[in-house]
Amino acid sequence: MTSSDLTRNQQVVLKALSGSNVPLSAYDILDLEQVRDQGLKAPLTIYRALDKLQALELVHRIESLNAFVACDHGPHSEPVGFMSCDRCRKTIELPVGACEDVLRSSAKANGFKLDRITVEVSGRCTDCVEGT
Amino acid sequence: MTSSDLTRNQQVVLKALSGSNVPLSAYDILDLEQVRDQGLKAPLTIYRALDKLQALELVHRIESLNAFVACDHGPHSEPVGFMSCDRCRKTIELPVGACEDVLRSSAKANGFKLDRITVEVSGRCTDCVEGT
DNA sequence: ACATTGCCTGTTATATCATTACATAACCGG
DNA sequence: CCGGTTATGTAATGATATAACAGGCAATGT
Ligand SMILES: [Zn+2]
Ligand SMILES: [Zn+2]
Ligand SMILES: [Zn+2]
Ligand SMILES: [Zn+2]
Repeated sequence: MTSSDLTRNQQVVLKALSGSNVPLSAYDILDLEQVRDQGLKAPLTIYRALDKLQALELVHRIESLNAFVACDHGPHSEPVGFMSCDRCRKTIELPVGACEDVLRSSAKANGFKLDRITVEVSGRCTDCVEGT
Repeated sequence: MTSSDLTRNQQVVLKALSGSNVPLSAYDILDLEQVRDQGLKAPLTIYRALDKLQALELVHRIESLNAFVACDHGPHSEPVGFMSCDRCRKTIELPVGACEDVLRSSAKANGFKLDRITVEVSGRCTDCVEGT
């Protein structure tokens, strides 16, 4: 399945996220003119599109923000984390393969079999590093 | 400030979390008999106690679960992450100082100044590693 | 004593995030 | 055509979290 196989709703949602420089919640997406104009008007419509896009790794969910971003790095060979500026919300992907190794052995030492990892970092981007 | 300085509400909430072997949401806490019996009956009462307990590092929030756990390791010298079993919900703390180092330099390479890190891992505990 | 301050509390309402339930349509391989 | 799967529409509800405002209560300074 490639991105050209996306349904109309999925395309609309993906485009909304791609066009944003910050993570958007499902309701943020729903409120966009470009989305409303396409006839999407119920939360479930957005969430269903997001579910599919996440499964395709075209979109990531950021747990600590309850928000979503378009993937800007194509298929991932290693797990991905996120770094968000807590002033301007700018968010970038961080490869976290190195973390995964550490975590996997740490989990193993505690008798856990690791499945999924969530790594989310907040701080300040270059533009925002000074000031409020 | 020590834990003996906690207010009544804070003590009730902390005790509820300490007595659970799985993370609890604010509403889970609110629904507990032992909590209701103490007169706590509004979500805000629970959230306020949780805020304070988190500030004291007596309680941690797990972003990916929207839930809270009592800290079982006292004051932390390094950042802490969590490993949760996605079948039985058992959750343990994982020290993530090693991850922090990796993330800090990765963030720095991208012009970010790192502040707070969230590391949450899911998988299966020993008891649950086989089966559904 | 009195006012000031800070912190905790109670109550109500509201905001924000996400899913359930059920019906309908579209698509595809027998 | 039939039966299975996937996508969609619509409405209602559930789950998580905060806003706004009033009042209590102890510590502090004068
Ligand atoms: Zn990505
Ligand atoms: Zn910024
Ligand atoms: Zn802890
Ligand atoms: Zn388990």
